[in-house]
Amino acid sequence: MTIPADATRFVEYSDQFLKNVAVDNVIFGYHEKELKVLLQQPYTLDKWTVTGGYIKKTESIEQAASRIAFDRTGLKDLYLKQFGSFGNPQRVIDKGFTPQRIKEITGFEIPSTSWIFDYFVSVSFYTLTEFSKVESTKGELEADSKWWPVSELPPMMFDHEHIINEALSALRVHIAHFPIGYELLPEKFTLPEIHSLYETILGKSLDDRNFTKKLLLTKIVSKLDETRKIGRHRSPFLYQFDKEKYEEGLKSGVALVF
Amino acid sequence: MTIPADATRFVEYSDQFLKNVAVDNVIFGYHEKELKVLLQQPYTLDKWTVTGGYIKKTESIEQAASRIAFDRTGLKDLYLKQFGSFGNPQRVIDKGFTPQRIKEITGFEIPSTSWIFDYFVSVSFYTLTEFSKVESTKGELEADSKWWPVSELPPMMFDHEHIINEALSALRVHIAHFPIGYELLPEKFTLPEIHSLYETILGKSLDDRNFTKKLLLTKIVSKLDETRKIGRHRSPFLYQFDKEKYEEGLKSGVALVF
DNA sequence: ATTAATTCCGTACTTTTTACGGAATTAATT
DNA sequence: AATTAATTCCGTAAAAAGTACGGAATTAAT
Repeated sequence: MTIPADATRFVEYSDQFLKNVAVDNVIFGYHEKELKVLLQQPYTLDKWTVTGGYIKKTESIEQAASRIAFDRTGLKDLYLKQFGSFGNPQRVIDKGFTPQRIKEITGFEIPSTSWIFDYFVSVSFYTLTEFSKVESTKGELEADSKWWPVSELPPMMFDHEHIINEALSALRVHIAHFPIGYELLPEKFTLPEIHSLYETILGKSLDDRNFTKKLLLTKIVSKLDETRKIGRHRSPFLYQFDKEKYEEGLKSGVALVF
Repeated sequence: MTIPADATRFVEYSDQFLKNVAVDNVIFGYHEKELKVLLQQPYTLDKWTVTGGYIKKTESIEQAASRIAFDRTGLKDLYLKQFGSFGNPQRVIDKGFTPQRIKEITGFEIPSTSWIFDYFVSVSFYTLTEFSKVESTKGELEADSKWWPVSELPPMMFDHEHIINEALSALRVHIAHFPIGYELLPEKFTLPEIHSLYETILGKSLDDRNFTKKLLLTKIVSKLDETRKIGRHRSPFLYQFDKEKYEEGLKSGVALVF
């Protein structure tokens, strides 16, 4: 987040936060072959923002990212990956906050030399979750908070569209080297399901036979004896993640290049 | 940089800088099969730091990184790559700055609630240069500024050793996808020279025949008719970078995996 | 029994990666 | 002029990884 959506309240409590630096989380949600991103709309602006917040003086940037993600999703233990930081003087323009505007809205008088009118460096993280798990909750000073398809974003504040694109690039690089899916698929899932997951995230189609071959080679999933009856066609076998191999893959990496 | 080496002067001029966020540059230098890193030692501390500085309100973080690198190396147009940001409350401990200490040294009285005593988020970049090109200049309040072998670092402030290790990891990933060497080798160079460059940066030996094969496949270097007589053995042919292919590689990437 | 939708086994081919053998060149020395 | 030591670098063979498809098997509705 670049500009405090809740600037006036922020000024009251500002002592607990670092100045001129904040965290932005690009929260991706996957559900039934769709990739979405959770965005908020502040009252003060007709544009949308990624999920941001300030950093407490007593917490690390990773802890801040985690807390901020929890506040909007209700989820703990999200895997948050830092992918870049963004900062330039243009970020401060068109923010919807000027001393006059704040006085109009809240009655507070903030001197125009206050650091809240200087630009904020955004330290940015992304995460990926099953979006039906999320209880999206908006902040007090936000008009709305909702999921948007990554391919059809609304008008975004500042460079937030750029930040989302960078997050998606980083995610796509990431899944070539580390396993994903544990938080996104049911405990038992079919090959077509995990196949669609990879296709959706990568934004391209993958040969089903070669996909299966490479996936099974990593040993991170194992085949069960059960099948799932889902229509007038062959019933797909169920698979599940091999927790041990999966954890090892998260640590040491697993090549899974498509 | 996490803690202002020149805190008192900083307080005077602080209005031009962002608060609680700063840039650190890990400046790698290559010369004759050695990889070094440029470090500074503040007077106030017996530990060493990577090359850091503050961000002006009027400049982007990339511009800040560039300016800070220029101030210590005299080099413009360095390729500075952002590889991560670091921030946690531990960064503020053992920094060598307390209100008492500053008063002792400078006579200034700074309230202990000032933001300069809160932690700084470090937005970190690395760069790589031929180190004989660098005119290392120390800042006014630094005791010393010099090159250290990456494998034999002195005691470092905070997490700066960690930052250097992360920079080196990022550099090693980077050179698998983008060409390097243009700023590090003479205009005309031999295969063994560029071979050593890659071995040094990657910290492992590479089969010379396979190295050559892959390198030539990318077409970023081209063979000249000249050789260089350098001893009682076969004279190696000279090569030079194909500027066009090299530039294209910088933009679009060139796989060069060892 | 037929049909449509889907799953998934298997194979052939191409490209990339890895591992080495050994010949060629240079200049000092014998 | 032959020998020697140091180094450069050409080339090949085998293994591994990646790519492209054909077509058979299964399910349930008709």
